[in-house]
Amino acid sequence: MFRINKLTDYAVVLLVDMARTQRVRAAHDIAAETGVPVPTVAKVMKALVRGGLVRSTRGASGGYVLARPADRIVMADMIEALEGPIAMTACVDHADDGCEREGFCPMAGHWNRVNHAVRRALVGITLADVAGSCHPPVWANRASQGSGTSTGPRDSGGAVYLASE
Amino acid sequence: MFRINKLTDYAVVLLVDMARTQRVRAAHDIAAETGVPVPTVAKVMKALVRGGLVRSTRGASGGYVLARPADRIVMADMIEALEGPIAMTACVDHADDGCEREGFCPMAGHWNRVNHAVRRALVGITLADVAGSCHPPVWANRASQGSGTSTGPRDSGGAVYLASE
DNA sequence: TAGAAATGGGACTGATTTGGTCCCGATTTG
DNA sequence: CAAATCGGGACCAAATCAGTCCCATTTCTA
Repeated sequence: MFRINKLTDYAVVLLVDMARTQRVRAAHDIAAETGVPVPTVAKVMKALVRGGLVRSTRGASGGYVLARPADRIVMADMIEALEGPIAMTACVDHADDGCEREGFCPMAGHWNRVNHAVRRALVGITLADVAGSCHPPVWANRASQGSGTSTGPRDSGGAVYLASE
Repeated sequence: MFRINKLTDYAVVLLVDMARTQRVRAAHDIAAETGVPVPTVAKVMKALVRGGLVRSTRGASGGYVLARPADRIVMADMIEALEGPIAMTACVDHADDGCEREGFCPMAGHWNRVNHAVRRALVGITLADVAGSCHPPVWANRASQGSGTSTGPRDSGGAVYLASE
């Protein structure tokens, strides 16, 4: 564990793509360019819109654009959009109203410390960082051939671009 | 996601307990004191031994002890013992020999940056920190009531101390 | 030496989560 | 009005996780 979801992985890839071509593009277009299956792109985009990272336009000639400049979108945003708040244990999810075992839970307060440290790290890297330092989209052609579900051994269950298989 | 496993959660609870009473204790003993089911304690302990955090003694009057002082066991150790290397995407697992897509992977290098930052945060908190700043084992009595030996109130969902769905 | 008490290493199963696809209503363009 | 597009779920298969159990091995003790 301690891995991000495959969908989150896709999200990053998609966002990088959008950061390059700054204009409204339909889901199927982005899908074609990145090699991610269309339905999956749609699913990821929904989450990104809900998370406020991407703006959508409906209707014919609609599509998606980044909601703000790439240097103002950070890793934490992307992960939170897809996976909810960054919280390493369940009890932190509703930390505000206080876990009922608070009084005697030996970990009280410590997970939060960890969470915040992790989050801080994740806020330090922007989409611009990721998209910028990078080769032209060579990977587009390569991707279109195999978007399959590589079901390998435990640690190879990765996404299209990042994992091996 | 971005959560640690329940088993890792247990591991921390168990380690805290061991940090308090620094002596060899059998799994069933630790189980009784923490309220974690015996088989689960056994499973977690196996991982902790493999990870080098805990030393085991076999045979009659055997059991487990911390392998080193509590202030030299850090969060990262605990998590890695239970969940393998801290790597947010699959490709980082074998990052050393280089992902074959390295040349064109848009994320090349960036996940590692994230991983290292996260790991750094996790190295900053020791077991002593967690075990020290904490109430006496009040939770022991609470635990002993509901947890016979192997069949406790398991349906309550979540780890005994930390979670709660 | 024999027996009891522990750990070690898996196998196994049910429950949960994740990944991926699809459908249909709402919205906009032309 | 028709075509194109997003929005929100429903749905299912596959993978993973949690929890239990079994048996071999090791060691202490009587």
